[in-house]
This record gives sequence, C-alpha cells and structure tokens, in this order.
Amino acid sequence: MTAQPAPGAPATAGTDAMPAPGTPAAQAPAAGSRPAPSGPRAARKRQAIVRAARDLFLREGFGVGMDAIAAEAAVSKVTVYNHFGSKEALFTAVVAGALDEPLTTGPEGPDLAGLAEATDLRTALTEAGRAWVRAVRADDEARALRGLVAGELHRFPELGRAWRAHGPTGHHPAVADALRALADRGRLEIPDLEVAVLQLYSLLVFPQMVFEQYGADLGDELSERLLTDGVEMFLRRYAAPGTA
Amino acid sequence: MTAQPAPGAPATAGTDAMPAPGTPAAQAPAAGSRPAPSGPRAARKRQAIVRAARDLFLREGFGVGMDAIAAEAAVSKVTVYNHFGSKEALFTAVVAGALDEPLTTGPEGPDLAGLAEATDLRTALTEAGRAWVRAVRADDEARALRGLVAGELHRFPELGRAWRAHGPTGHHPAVADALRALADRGRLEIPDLEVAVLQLYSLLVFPQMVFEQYGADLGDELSERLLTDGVEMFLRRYAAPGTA
DNA sequence: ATGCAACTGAACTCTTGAGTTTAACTGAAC
DNA sequence: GTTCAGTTAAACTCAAGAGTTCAGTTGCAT
Repeated sequence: MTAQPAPGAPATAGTDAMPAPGTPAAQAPAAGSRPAPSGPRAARKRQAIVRAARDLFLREGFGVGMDAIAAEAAVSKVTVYNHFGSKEALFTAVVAGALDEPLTTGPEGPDLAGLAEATDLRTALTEAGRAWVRAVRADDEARALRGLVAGELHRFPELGRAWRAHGPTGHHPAVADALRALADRGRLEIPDLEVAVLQLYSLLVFPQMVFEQYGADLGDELSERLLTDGVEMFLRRYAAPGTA
Repeated sequence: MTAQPAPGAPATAGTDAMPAPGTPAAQAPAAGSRPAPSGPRAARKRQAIVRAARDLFLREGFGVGMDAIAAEAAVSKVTVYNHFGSKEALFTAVVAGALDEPLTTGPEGPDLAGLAEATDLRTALTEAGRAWVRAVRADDEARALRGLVAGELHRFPELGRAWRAHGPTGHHPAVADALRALADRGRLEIPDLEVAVLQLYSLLVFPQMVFEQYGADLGDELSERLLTDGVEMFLRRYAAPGTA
C-alpha cells in the first residue's frame, strides 16, 4: 500500500554523493537535512503540520497520505516537504515530539516520590497504582501512539531506542528509587530490586497493556480488583515483618 | 490501497468475516463468487501458497507483494487469486490457519494438567512456568505472528475476535482449571479465581510479551529470576496455610 | 516599498503494487 | 485419447501515493 521509496536516498536529485548542478542543495549537510525554513511564520506552519500529522497518524496509522496531512494542517504539501524532507522524517518528528510531552507520566501520573512518606503504605500504593493504571488505560492518545509505534517499529529501527527509553524501562529509575526508599526506611524487604520493580509493573500495568495490544480491554471492575489484589500480593511478598 | 475490480465484475469475496472459531472452513468464498478450485493438484498448490504466504508475511510483514508470495510458492499469481480472492483473504486464511496449529501451546507447552498431582508444588509450578516462558520467548514464529497481527489489527477487525480467542484469554480455561483443581485439593486458597489467573499470567509471561512488543528482550538470566521469584510471590499469596 | 524567503496550488513524474486478461499448456478423470 | 478445470507466463489496467516542478502570491524585515 505505502509506496516505499527505494531504499536509499530518493530525495532531491541523486544520492548524497552527487550534488546536482544548479540546485542549491549544498546547504545544511550537517545533520543530513536540507535547509530548514525559519522565521515566525515558518514556526507556525511547522507546528500546524506536526499537530495535524500527529492527529492523523494516530487516527489513521502510518498509511495516511501526505496530501491529507497537508490538507488537515491547512498548508501546502510543498511546505510540508520544505520542513520535513520525507514522510519518515515527519513521522519521526511527530513521535519524538510526542515522547517529550508528559505522556506516560501524565498529569495524573502516580505520586511515586511521596510513597515513602505515606503513613498507610497499602492505601498509598493502591492510590498510586490506580493513577498509573488510569494513565495507561484512559489516555487514548498515548494508547494510539503505543500501537502505532509498535506496529511501525520494523520500519523505524532508530525510533526503537528512543521509544524504549520512554517505555516501561524508562520508568525504572523512578520506581526503583521509590522502592529503594521504602526499603531503606525498613518498610519493605527487597532482596532483588530489579525483579521487584518488574513485578510491580507486572501486577499493575502490564495486564492493561497486553490486553490492549490484543484489542481487548479489562473492564473497570476487573481492573480495580486486579489493582487492589496486586498491591496485596506485592505487599505480602515484600512488606517488612514489623509492618502489618 | 486495494485496486478496484474491473467495472462490472463484483469483488471476489473480499474481506469475508471469519467463520466461527473452530471451523477450519478457510475457503468457500461464500456469496456470489467464483468456485473455489478443487482436486488433488489444487490442494497441493493451495498448501504451497499458504506456506509461502505465512513465511513471507511473518518475515516481511503484510506489505510483501503478491508476486513475491506467488514466486515463493512456485506458483502463478493467477493461481493465488483463484484460490484466495484477495490479499486480505489470503492473510486471513494464513492467520486463521496458524491459529489452528499448536502455536501458543507449543510442543513444549506447560504441563497444566499434571500440576494438581505434583508433590512439590513450587517446583512443578516453576517448571510449568519455565516451559511457558520458553514457548513465549523462543518461538520466533509465534512471536512474529503476534507482532504481525497486532500491527495489522486495525485493517482486519474481524480477525481481532479469533485472534483474541487464541491470545492470553484463550488459555484462561486451562489455567483456571488447573488452579481450581489445586484449590479443591486444599493446596491453594484462592478467593478470586479470575484475578489469580491473570496474576499468574502477569508474573510469568506478561513481562516477556510487553518487552517483546517494545522490541526489547529480558535476558535469560533476568527471565529466570523473574520466573522463580514470580512463583514465590504467587505461592506466598495463595498457598494454603497448611502447605509450607 | 522593496526584496527575499517562505508559501501556495495545481499539474506533473515515477514507482509500486493489486488485480485482470489472454493464449497456451498440464494433468487427472472419463 | 479426449476433455476440461486448473495452471502458467507475461503483458496489461488501474489506483494511489510519495515527492517534485513551477509560476505566481504573501509574510516579514530592512
């Protein structure tokens, strides 16, 4: 369906090795891109393009046409190609941009830092977990983004690294810190931190993600049971003997 | 994407809804279509086509060309279209066929039935879990199939149902039976069976699947720690008081 | 108020890939 | 050994989509 440009450089004139005579393409060879439009107007256009592209990519998938994107952005197709040299580049920019936003750690993200000070650990963990699950389940945009990138990953191996860094592994430090703080305070007893972190993920958010991948959705009610029971399980395993 | 059929000729079958799960009636282009080729030779050709298509779909994704598939099957493209009316139909047939094979419950699948009789529950569970994880991790074909279908799911919503039925939810009955049997024998104490099943999944196989979706892979060593520790956690939560 | 860079719109090129046609060619059934 | 559905190779149609060209327009700065 998507007409793959021949592997290599389909863009202006020949490959990078042979600059076409007459074309002012000799600029900005540094990062491997043409001269990027600048100025206040250009910035507006660029933003409009990225917004439109993100909307359409998320809604329709990578297969959406550049004409549609340009139309949605109320911008000429040429402008799109002046800013981003190719569809791939645009896609990459969109995903990279989305990655910078507070996506996975949404506005309702779990309060990991405050966990160590909580008086009632079970309640605090449940609350944090609930926020976490909600962030994973309810954020349709993030959900679509996950599916989109996962599905198109083979086409963009470079994106894989950045993507992974913002994926589950990206949270490790924060979660690990929270658990370590609890262990240091003597409230948890964790022999293997790495495993504990993964288990917390496993019990709380992975079920959501896996079912989502299969196009299914655990209901609100089952999600809640899974949450409270998951916390229960985690605490039974790791709660320090003193803390009932 | 799909080119319009010649003016006058009604589309050949097109995306036909999948038959009920379990019915391997892959062909039979139902309403108003050409007859499906039959005979001993046709059967051979058909099999060759499906095999080639599966290989290429799994290796290259849905984007692979019909010409390539025909070539790989050592068959004329027309023959492909005589058997399956469209690329979509072929894809559907391939996935449906793969679903019927012992995929997820591979040859090395976990011995769920024998779990209840095991003398050492922890060891038995660990062993079964190990087989399970191995089936999930090592089976490249199943892995590719998961990624393929997940990525192309939006294009084949009908496939979603059949797919889901063979996904994690598809195992529920077997796992649930095993756990119930253990509960009946008084070796486990499970207040919420549905949750317990999901938790077992969560602790043992979901981490593998999630990381795989992100293009990453937990190592052998971490997988093993996760396994033994997951079993530990599960038993601490559900082991009946009497059974140390 | 002028100049340039960025933008527009529309027509254009080029490639790819799905599906079809045709005429000649099996191979299995009778 | 005729027959006919099934098969083949190759040339074909058709649509769509990426990327480009170009002649003209517009925003922004000096």
